[in-house]
Amino acid sequence: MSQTYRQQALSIKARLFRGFADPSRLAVLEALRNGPRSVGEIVEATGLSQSNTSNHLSCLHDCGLVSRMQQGRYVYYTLADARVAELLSIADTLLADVARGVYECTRYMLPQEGHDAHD
Amino acid sequence: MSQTYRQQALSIKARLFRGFADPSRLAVLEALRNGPRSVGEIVEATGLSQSNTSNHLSCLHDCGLVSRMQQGRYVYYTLADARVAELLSIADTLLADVARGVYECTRYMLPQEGHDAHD
DNA sequence: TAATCATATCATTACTTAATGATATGAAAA
DNA sequence: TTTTCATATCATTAAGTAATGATATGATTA
Repeated sequence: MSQTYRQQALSIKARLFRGFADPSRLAVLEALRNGPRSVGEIVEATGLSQSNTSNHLSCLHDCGLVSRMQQGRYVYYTLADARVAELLSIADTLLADVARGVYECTRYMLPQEGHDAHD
Repeated sequence: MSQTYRQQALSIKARLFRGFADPSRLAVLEALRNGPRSVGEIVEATGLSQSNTSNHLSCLHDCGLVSRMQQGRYVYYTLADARVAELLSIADTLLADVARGVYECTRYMLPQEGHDAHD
């Protein structure tokens, strides 16, 4: 039964990481790296649809990764915590070393994406 | 077209985080936090099936998050880089503050999981 | 070399989640 | 107070991904 708590903790932690684990959400977070942006600005910066952007923002907000602040009819979002940016930075550093490995992590990818070049 | 490179970079980065974004893989990574473990030990520590564990380990290995070392008929895995542990630690810290938010990030969850309590 | 043990692979199934299009809300401007 | 603009919500669809059970590989022991 303490096992259940452990599993719940893992689920919560996994969900935190899942905030970072999608290219679109990552694009949103990157767009916020230089300060607050309105939804419209994020839409433009990321090229995502308005609806999709808003959905991801809601999720990121519920997860506590971004914070919201309304100004007139605009809504501005920001990274909620310095550690969010820190996680992004460490990932960048780590990626510099393991990018090739990640690129080849095709276990769950469809064949049509075509990762056949091995160097 | 530089957009394409940007998108590819985002995909790779997202895939890195996806390594952390599943409770089972997180359990595997946690099991490795105190040093090398054989697959069997990981199976026991996590309670996952042998096949499932092996699949996740393959993915984590391809992604460069863990490294493998064979010894006789046992295969030992370790965290591949200190930054993997670092990411886990920062996540722990961050979670201490936002856990509630993450817990309530039920946007994409099924209703039957029952997150109706708000306190 | 036959049997056993540890790990890996594979195909299938079930589930989760991202994207889309349409619509709703709510604030400012006309 | 109607229209316009910015954002949010919702139902649906499409896609991605985790788990399972069965089987394969490859190394040790008998």
